[in-house]
Amino acid sequence: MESTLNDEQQKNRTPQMSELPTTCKEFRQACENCSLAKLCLPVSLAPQEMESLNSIIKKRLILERGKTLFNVGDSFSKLYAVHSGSFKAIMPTYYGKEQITSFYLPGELMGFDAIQSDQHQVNAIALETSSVCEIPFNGLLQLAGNIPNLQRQLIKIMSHKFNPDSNVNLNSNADERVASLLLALSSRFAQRGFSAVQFNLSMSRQDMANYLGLATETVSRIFTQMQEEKILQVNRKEIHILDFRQLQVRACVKVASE
Amino acid sequence: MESTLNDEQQKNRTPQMSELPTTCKEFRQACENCSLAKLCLPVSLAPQEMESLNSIIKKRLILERGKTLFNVGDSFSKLYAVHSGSFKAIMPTYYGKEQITSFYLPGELMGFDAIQSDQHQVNAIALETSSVCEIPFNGLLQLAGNIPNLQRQLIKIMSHKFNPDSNVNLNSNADERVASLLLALSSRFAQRGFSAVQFNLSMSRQDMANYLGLATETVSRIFTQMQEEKILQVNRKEIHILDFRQLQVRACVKVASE
DNA sequence: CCCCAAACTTGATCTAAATCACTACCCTAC
DNA sequence: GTAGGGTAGTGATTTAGATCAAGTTTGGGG
Repeated sequence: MESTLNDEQQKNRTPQMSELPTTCKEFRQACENCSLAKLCLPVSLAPQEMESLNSIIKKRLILERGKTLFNVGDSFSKLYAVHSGSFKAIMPTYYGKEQITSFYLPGELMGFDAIQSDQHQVNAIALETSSVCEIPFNGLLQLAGNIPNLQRQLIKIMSHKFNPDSNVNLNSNADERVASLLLALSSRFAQRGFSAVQFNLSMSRQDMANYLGLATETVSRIFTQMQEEKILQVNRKEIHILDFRQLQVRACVKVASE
Repeated sequence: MESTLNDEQQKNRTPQMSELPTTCKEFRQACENCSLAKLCLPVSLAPQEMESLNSIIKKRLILERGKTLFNVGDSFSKLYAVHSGSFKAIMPTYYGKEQITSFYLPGELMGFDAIQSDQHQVNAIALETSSVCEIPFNGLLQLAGNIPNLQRQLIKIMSHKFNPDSNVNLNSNADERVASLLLALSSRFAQRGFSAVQFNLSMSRQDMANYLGLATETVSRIFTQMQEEKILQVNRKEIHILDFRQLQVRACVKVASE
């Protein structure tokens, strides 16, 4: 109901967007037209339900590489759905012992960390030029109370984090960790309609290493090692998985041979 | 030496467990009479809402030490609230490289891992004689749709897992990890009305080590080292935190001095 | 087009923690 | 009680991966 009005509001009120060549169309895109709808919150919503959801999702923000979407301590009121690009969530500590806790791809929701205390617990930083949809949390909850499918989907999305293999296994060694991360990314790219065996990493080696609890040099070495073993072909950010099965073996099972 | 608190602890813990031949009373205990209500799902529910929640929570199960509540692959239909005792969630892998992903104390909910796929992703094993309340998931969702406070509480509970410091920091070393675990347990005991500086661990050194991604010997050594430094007093499962501040320093900041 | 800084790779060395090996200390059951 | 298995503590040794120290590639800006 408030589609047009909203667009105008956006245009007038959000300064950071004006610097980018954003079209009205870009801001207008509704959930029902979004190719990510089947991954994101709108899963299995009826058209008019989709419309309700769409009505509370007002803004589309665009961030350049390195820009922060929110910081530790920022007060919480919205979740953010990645529309394009990617993000990292990073928990800073004294001494630079910061820890990257997640990477986010299109269709994934950020901000759950803040529900507990109403303050964000991590910094969310764009890994490349990216856009996000703002989802007011209170509105979402209210809507979820009326739309069982939406409630279920929200809870399902949150339950991802409870799946052991969406977290790094602390009892795995370096190559298992790298292999697991590559497989996890592969499957997430595949879900989004991209190739499962060939993709570009948006994060640096350092980001990967930090996420996995390794040194960047170690990640680098494992990449070259896996290249020598014809499991991967790596060219900077470009990953080509040559032997998927073997990568799976590396990721979890680590066959007896040796 | 440890006067009232320990007695309370005893009182709260042991009696319920010894009632192995479950009485009607035991099964009947309603949420409104449960001392854990303020931690568990019933937070901030009105009496009649509490009543509705109570009406779907049917069974109380009792498990002895080492018994499993559910296993990987078990089909999902219920969440479980720990009523007394404690549990570990463990993801088994080939080669015994299993990973303990969580410990659960009274008032905490288990089973979220299974929402995604309708199958449990971990084994839940009692660390001591323990009891749980079964909460049918579909019933809970339905109720949550009608009771905003319940919905909010469910989502708040799930959001715990997104808090970076409810997970082990991968870029921390052995003593930081042990210190963090002790502080986390301390705070959870305190929430439950027990002492924050003196408590009994229900898990073995091996469980702790596995959870933290360390060797049991390392955990053992760190305990003795922290004893020598007068930070802790450890007697098998019995922990006494002597220098809380110093333990916090160990856990996250690791001050320059030394 | 070249320069420079950042990102990445590679090799040499070091070290925190794993592993191995053994002793000590509970509990629980005869 | 005491026998015996499981759990914990401690020392000696090894090792995976960190750290240190160069190179090398790359891409963006002047």
